[in-house]
Amino acid sequence: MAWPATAAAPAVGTDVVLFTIRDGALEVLLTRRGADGLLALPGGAIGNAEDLDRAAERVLAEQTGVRGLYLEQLYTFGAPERDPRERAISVAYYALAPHERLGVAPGAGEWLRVDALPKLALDHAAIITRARERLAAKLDYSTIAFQFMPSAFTLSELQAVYEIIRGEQLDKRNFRRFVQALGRVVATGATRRNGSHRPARLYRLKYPGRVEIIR
Amino acid sequence: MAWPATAAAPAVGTDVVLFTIRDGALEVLLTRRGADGLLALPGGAIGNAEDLDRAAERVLAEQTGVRGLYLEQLYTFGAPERDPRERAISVAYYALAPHERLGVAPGAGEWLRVDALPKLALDHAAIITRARERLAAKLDYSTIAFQFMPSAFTLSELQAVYEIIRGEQLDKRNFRRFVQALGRVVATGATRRNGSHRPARLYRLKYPGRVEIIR
DNA sequence: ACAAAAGTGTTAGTGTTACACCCATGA
DNA sequence: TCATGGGTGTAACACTAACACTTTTGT
Repeated sequence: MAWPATAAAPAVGTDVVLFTIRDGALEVLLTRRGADGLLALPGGAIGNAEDLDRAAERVLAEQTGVRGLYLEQLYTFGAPERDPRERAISVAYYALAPHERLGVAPGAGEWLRVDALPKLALDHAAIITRARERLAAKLDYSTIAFQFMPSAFTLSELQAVYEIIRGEQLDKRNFRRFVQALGRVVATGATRRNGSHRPARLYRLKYPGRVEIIR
Repeated sequence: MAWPATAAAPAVGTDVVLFTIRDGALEVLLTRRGADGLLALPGGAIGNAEDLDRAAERVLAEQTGVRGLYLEQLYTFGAPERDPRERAISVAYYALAPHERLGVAPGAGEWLRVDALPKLALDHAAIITRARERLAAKLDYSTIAFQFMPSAFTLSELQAVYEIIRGEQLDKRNFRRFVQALGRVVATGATRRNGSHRPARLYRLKYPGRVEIIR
């Protein structure tokens, strides 16, 4: 629009909430930086001729080495006092990754359970809260949860993902009927022996990387 | 965060998609400005110490004189080439207003039907499309449509709002059952004579201004 | 009396929920 | 043989969708 230029333009950056599921809990990637020593979301400035989505993907790649994850714009945070040092506007994104895709220690990153976070930098706790809400809402009307799954997985593992995000137990038979009705997973034919009990059938996504709106 | 400062910070502004319903159609407010003479969304720069929500509300008030409308952040548009003149990032909002609240001609503003728009400035057509999608989606799981209603309205008028946004006819009896079940409208007791037929009962919102998530 | 929109119930079908036992394996 | 998680069907219930006629008014 060519808005009338302001004296001092605010700094514009992006912060990314990267979720994964590990050991039966939803975890988020945080980095330690800044003088205050608080944990913060991976983030960075938006390049001069850089698309917002691309900036978020780059920030993510720089801190995790992972590309091609499901990545979605979440919300733009711009309260004047959110960063005491300067006027900073953050276009926040959130991303989902199967735990297996996160290579060895991404260096500065630490995974923490979202339900036991310490004090975080700035308004990053609020950003994570909003991302969780969005994620939980999307479970109901999209296939977003499949983005947490590795290349082969059992239906019990998939069910666990739903249970962890929704925070409630689900009925096994009803859940399996639901998944079959979606028609987005196919049996690989292989099974996995996991302990002293019957082995589980393995499945894979019919359309990996695709998130569809359902119902 | 304190992202490393970039040489030239992008201009940050807000554009607002203001919807109303009039004459059986969804309309959007556009303003004529800029050298190219194209219609554009009401928009403006974000003040130096101004909250994003407040900036959107101010922009809206400046161009329509209306305050206190339902206003929600939509999406942030920042493709590097979206404005050929400069790097401009727009934090877009959308707002809903009953037609009655839009006083006399807001000056520079023009109301146009969303399904017959001319060529618009920049990516404003895409912004409007996204706002329509969000609005349509929210019909299903919130009481957002009530924000289009004047202080007293008939159930047929409310039904028309749903039909216009969804683009399909609804069954009168099922719709009324749906509204009664929500329990968010109350009969005023008054009726309105509108033509050579039976007068309609008038209703008002139980919680005006409140948008709730349903189901 | 007629035209026009307001107002009102019932039924079939579909989807959702609740629920319990056998299976295959390792120790 | 026992412990463990994997795998399977059915019945009640709730919700959704389809459908037609009477009422009240103005002309």
